[in-house]
Amino acid sequence: MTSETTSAPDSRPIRVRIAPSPTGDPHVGTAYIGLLNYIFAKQRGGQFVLRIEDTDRTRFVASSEQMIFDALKWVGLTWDEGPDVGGPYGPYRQSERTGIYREHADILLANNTAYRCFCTAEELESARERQKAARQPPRYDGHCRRLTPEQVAANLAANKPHVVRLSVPLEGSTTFRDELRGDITFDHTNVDDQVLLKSDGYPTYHLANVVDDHLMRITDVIRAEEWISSTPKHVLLYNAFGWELPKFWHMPLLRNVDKSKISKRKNPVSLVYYRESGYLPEAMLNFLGLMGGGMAQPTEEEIVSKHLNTKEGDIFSLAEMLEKYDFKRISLGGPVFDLVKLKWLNGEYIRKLSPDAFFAALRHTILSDDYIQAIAPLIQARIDTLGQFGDMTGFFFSDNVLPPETVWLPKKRTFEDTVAFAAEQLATLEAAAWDAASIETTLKELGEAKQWSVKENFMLLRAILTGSTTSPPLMESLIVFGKSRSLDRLRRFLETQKKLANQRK
RNA sequence: GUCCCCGUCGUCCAGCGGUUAGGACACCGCCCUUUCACGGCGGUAACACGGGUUCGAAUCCCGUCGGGGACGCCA
Repeated sequence: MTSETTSAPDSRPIRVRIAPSPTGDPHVGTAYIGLLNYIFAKQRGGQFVLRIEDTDRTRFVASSEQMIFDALKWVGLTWDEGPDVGGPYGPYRQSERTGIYREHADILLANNTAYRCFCTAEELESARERQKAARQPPRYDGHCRRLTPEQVAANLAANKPHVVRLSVPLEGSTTFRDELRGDITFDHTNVDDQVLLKSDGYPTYHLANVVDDHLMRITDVIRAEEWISSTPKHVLLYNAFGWELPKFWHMPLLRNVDKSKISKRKNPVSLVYYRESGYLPEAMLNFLGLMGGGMAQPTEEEIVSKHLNTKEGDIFSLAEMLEKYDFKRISLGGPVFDLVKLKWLNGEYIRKLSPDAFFAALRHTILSDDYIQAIAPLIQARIDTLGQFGDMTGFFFSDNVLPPETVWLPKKRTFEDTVAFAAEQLATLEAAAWDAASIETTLKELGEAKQWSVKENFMLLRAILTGSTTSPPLMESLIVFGKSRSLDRLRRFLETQKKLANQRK
């Protein structure tokens, strides 16, 4: 049995969506995929939908949704339908659609394309271990698929917690068309019986995304490449419901410098970081547009007729992207998110600003009243003339703060131990809520566990953050400076020390 | 490990069977300049490898190698 794709007829009005998950800071990848979806819709007179995929209640972060809205608006992307603006196919928050998913799971249960599974997390875990040990691909063994109706009824009567799994055909394969790559085939022996409905009653991405994309009349699914391997499950689901397939466009993944999938351990990924560090949204959007190569470079004739500088081919606005971006041009190699080039591009945008606009940009970010007002109380008692303001607050306004070893290395500690401890501080702070009490508590716990005195512990962090052993209060400084920039400073410190250590070898 | 995707300068892109393989960032040099930056000019630097197909391959096909992703009651 082989499933064939049938593409949506081109007569349907184009509708695309971006579906971020509110699990933390808004991600550059979200802006990247959002931009692409936005361009795709606008070029075709279509609609761009924002859907919040908040079905993982364990990773849910309450403040995240608003940050996602703000970040997308900051880069200049607006959506036609979404949780905040509504629309004809709402609600647009998946947590508000759980009834819909349950109904649809029932449809699959009824037509035998899904089954209930009563296996516990522990059982699954040990099965996975066994498979790994036997060098088998980790897959669900299909135990509950073979349950008799009587056994299922008994389990249900006993109120046993369970999930609903997709019943993937044992034989055959599924082929789907990727609009950028052509046909892709997966043998069903390589497609797992994916959980569709979790035991807490929430759907997994796979069910929710298929149901919502259909109900919301999405015609083109433009998402990251990491989804290719689960697309056969989605195709199977569309078929199980008897629904028409959308078109799939899998975009190459943004990469760290080492080519791995972009991640916060290796690269700043929070849009909040870029905003607070003084990147201009136009530059960010331009840079994301450069990734993947969908923009044609100007021809020689254009360069001559429009008197373009050769570098102008890399500089373009959202309006120009709308006009010229061509999805068929996208190159499939994963582009490295190169901060060096982003910085250059941002510089180009800064230089183009009128003096008034440049001043305004400063006053909206690094020199905003809010920022200075937050800093002022930290140093009021510590200066004697207003002219000394900058002496103690420079680190709040600097990008590169790299203290020498004489400043950050405690007398009784070795280089290696100290760098290792700073890495622990980073991990601890990453997980911390950003308020003084939380930061202080978690840091002290770390210090106790690792036998670092409070003084050594806090002084190290102070040195890394401020570049000095004399500074305004640490907790308050961290909070005013902001989580994303503080963590970035710590990461850059570690990176620099690692490089220096390697050079010495 | 299994499956899938990908493969042009260090990085981002151009190239679609015939080019001295082009541009941008970065780097280096020169010019401008009281400094730095900006700007201008120039330079170093790539078709992963091996087989085909072809009069001719960076371009088409196959294999190898390399990189990446997925393999969760995460998205």
